[in-house]
Amino acid sequence: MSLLSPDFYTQPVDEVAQGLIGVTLTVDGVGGIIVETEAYDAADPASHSFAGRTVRNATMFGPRGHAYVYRIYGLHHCLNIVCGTPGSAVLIRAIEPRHGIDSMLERRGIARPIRELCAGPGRLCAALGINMALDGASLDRPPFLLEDVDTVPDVVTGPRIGITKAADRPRRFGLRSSLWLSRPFPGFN
DNA sequence: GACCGGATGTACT
DNA sequence: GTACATCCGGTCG
Repeated sequence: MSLLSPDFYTQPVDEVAQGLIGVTLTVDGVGGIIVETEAYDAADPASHSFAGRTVRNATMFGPRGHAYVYRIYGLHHCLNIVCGTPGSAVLIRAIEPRHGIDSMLERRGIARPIRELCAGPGRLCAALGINMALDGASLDRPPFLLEDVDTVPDVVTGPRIGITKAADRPRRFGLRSSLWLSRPFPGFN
């Protein structure tokens, strides 16, 4: 299904998470290919939306295709794309750097493109300059740009990372054998 | 009004 | 592998 279709985000959140693998995401022209995602929804004990709508997670219950950005551990930011079912969203965990690499390196304070440049939700938000100012912004409009893929990527699945509740549910998706994952997929990479 | 703890990253041992 | 930085919404009192 094309990203340009309004129905893309109305699919089950796990399918959206899988479908976003291989898609190019940029912020003001800086970004790359999404290689790792995770799915969350309101029925999921690990999800911010599990306890219902609050001030913090209100964006998760807002329009689909918008960005849910939050601060984690007081230091970092994480980017999600809100899906059609209220309280569901896809966490973007890693991208393969392709565009504006100089800007990413400068924001990250590192000298050359290494595997860790955008590997992890906090790292990719830092590299792309994503912060709370973008919470609620539409992915269909600048500074965001999503570009569809024409090939079908080879997607692998595994348990999610960094959560304590429902940690065993296989709701993490990745591009098989990508060098740019935040962590390997056991049995695949 | 106090306290808790997290969808993390980095530095260091 | 472990320590620790640093924020704020949620929860309970």
